[in-house]
Amino acid sequence: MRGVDKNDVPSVTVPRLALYLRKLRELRARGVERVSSKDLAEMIDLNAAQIRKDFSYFGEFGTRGVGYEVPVLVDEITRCLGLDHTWNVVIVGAGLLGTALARYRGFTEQGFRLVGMFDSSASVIGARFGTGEDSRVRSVHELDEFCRRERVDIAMITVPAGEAENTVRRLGAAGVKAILNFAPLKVHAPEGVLVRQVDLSSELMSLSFYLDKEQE
Amino acid sequence: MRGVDKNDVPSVTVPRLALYLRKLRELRARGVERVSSKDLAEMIDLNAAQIRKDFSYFGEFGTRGVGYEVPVLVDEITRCLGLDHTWNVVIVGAGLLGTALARYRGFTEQGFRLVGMFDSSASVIGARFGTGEDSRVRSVHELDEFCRRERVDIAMITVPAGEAENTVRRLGAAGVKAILNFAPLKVHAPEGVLVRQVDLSSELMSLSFYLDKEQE
DNA sequence: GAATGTGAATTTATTCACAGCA
DNA sequence: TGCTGTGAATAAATTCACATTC
Repeated sequence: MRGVDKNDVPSVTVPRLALYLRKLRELRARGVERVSSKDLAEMIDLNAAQIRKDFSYFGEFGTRGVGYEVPVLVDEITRCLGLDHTWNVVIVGAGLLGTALARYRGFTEQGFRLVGMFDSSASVIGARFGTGEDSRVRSVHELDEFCRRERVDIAMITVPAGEAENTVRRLGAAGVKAILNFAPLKVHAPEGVLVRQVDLSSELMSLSFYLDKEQE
Repeated sequence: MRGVDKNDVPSVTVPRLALYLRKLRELRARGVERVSSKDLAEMIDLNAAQIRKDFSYFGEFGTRGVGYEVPVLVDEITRCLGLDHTWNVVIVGAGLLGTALARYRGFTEQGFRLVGMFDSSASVIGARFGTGEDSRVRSVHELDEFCRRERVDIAMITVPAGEAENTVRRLGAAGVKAILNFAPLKVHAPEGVLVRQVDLSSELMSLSFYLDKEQE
């Protein structure tokens, strides 16, 4: 990003940019040409100043008195998020969840290219996960070498909890720079590797807390 | 909760309680009897005062100079999160993701009981999703009546984006009080219904942002 | 002595409110 | 006039630091 120090961007702004982007793409698809921060704020149930401030960390994308051009904003946010180039992604763990992720659309659409899928179980190794001839589940034994050779950027891991820590370590050693962990435990992030936790049971527990609250 | 006003609990504390609970259960399973906030903080990479403050919204669970009894803490947090009773859960959308969620363990373990699964496609209606004889995918036509009759508390929806909004409305009208939405769009929450978004592509986009940052 | 529980200090995030520009 | 962009004000969350208790 031209002259933007990303360390100055609040961490809560980043997921919101993703939210804006999705809504803006929807608007663009519907042929909407312009939008004001107020309009957008109403659509996604947020404060308008919040939206303007979030944009302001990256530049001035709008026109005073007018608003924002939807296609311009889509492009700008796409760039802000680093989605203007392709990221190589692998999935480790070809169980039900891994397979569901592999089929997830809105995936290649956003510049994420699923280049490999790995499992330790002989019963799934060799199974197809995509359309190409090389879209077959590989043995985890190949994981390290593959990640290095194919310059894998991001890994999503859906392995059992007991294997998660070890998998993360191997991925880190193989040069993978970011990991999305679906295993239900917080793994230790190797030096220089960004690890994010996606945690279903944690989400359910939060719901439970607020449900409980209502019943008081 | 005896005398605790849950509105005084910061919203960020809730997901952390879930995090503590998981680690504490792990410690209990390993036979660890006591833990200090400092120990726990190191294990999950957090500030120790943060942990103590989080607990303090609910009561005094520890002993000064000593620390916390692991089993006591597990029970207390379980109660704080409303996990000391059972919640009835349905899944709407029996695709790959829905099926993966249905098989997810650590589900019944935490007091969530999957009582029904729904889909609109004739090709999956009637398919088994669990062990019981009534664990079969039902038609979405039965959704409203089922949720009312079975007093469903929570729904997880994994339907296509285009059907999400309508599904949420129906669930709300049928008395479902909390929804975990896996469809890739922010749905409008009906009055009195708690909706939480689980968004894979948003997580990936965040990773992309920080990856991009490193390359500067 | 050791570790909790908590006010006070600090940092971070949100919202207000308005100057500046089309 | 209308809406952006942004300092200033407010609110929320985190961390410090220490009095308190075992």
